[in-house]
Amino acid sequence: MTDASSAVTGTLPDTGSKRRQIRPKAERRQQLIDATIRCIAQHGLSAVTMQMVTREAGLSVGIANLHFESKDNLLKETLRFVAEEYHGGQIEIMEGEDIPDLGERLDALLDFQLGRGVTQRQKMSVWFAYYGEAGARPVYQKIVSTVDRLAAQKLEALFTDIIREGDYLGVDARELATGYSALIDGLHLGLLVTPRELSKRRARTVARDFLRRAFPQHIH
Amino acid sequence: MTDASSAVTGTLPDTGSKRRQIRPKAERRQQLIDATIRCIAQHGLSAVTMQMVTREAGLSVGIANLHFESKDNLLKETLRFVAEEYHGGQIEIMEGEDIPDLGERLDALLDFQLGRGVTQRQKMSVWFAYYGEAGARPVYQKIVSTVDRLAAQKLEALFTDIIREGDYLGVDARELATGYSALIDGLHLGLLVTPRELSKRRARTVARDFLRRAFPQHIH
DNA sequence: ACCCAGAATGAATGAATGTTCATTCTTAAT
DNA sequence: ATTAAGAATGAACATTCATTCATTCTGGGT
Repeated sequence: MTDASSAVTGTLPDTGSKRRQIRPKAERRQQLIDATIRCIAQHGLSAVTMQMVTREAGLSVGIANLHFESKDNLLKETLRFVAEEYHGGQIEIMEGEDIPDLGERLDALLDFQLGRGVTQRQKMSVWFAYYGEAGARPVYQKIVSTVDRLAAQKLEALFTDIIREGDYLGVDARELATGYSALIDGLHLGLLVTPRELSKRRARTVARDFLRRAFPQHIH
Repeated sequence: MTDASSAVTGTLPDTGSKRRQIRPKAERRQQLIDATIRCIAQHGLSAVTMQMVTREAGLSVGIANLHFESKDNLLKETLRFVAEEYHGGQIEIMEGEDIPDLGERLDALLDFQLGRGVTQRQKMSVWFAYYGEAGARPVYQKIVSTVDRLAAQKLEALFTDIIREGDYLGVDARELATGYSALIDGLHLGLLVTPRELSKRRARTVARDFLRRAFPQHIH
């Protein structure tokens, strides 16, 4: 409800107004990416059209090819945005010096990965829509691989610290990180495809128990 | 190289022959489904066309709408086939009285889920292509949910038996089954999207270690 | 040898979609 | 007030694709 400007100027609110508005390039790009995310989540990647996206954004069809060269490019940039946002959030937590206790930091990470509201579900849809096409599209593979690798390294570093702090024996940080990442991905899939069978609450419990079995001193 | 018939009859071999062949409905359906799987794996679900599928099957375009009512239906039936094949294989192993030792039965399950050759990769592509669209298509959700639920029940039953046999304490079969299923799904994703980072060998090790931490007496 | 039910074909059709670009409009600078 | 740079528009175009159906062909039954 950010109708402050309209209240001041006395003009109609932006939403629904037919008036043509000129805005900087970066803002329009983000507007179109956001609209693309909503469209993919609601209709599926294969059903998304340019008309659909631009209407959702409240803009004309020509604008998409003005700011992005093509539909392919818009989809690519949308994936890049979602990937960087998701992995960026994780990395920030894992590096976070603001949470000195390693166990609490793990908890925060889990909260980020399996918490949040409806928005998170939209992002999840987008995420897996691209995964589905990744097998046939090297471009998508590369985008995901790049951000994925960095997050995996940070997770491994965090696990290494925890293993050292807890003197855990016979635990390989790298392997455990691979397992934990895969578990989270799999739980996301479950939440997306079979929400009836798997509640968000249970997904969290499952992930916590995985960590508890590995790091009993750090997770209670 | 089954050129026996052509050698006898003296006609051209079936492959590449322009001669029109009449075959029973069930055979043509399977032929089209197989072609659809190959097309999805190679080009991605969103790029698949009817022309592509029928050419891959070596048939004309009209035939697809003769045996399946529409493209939508062909895709739906293809998903059903892949889902039933994958889950059917798992269930057969889990019920398998031919492997009396429960630990060995777990090993066989893991072998089925993460083993196999190139074919398995094709199926994986198809599997996740549909997952990607499932968020927006209730039909796909229902098909997957149905077979998924049955497999989940069998896995839970197997885990329950193992827990009883090993007197494992503080382990919940249902929760562990959810975790194991999610882990396998996540590893499949990793194999598909970042094959450079995750080898099949390592995926296996990760899954085995998950089971070993839960059932140390059964997995060595 | 003949016949016909129905399997198979593929050119034709119409609907949908990505992309272009001539034109209109906005804004900030002068 | 005037102007120019470039942001925004949407009708028009070319292409692609799913679906149809009139026609051809096949093989088992008689």
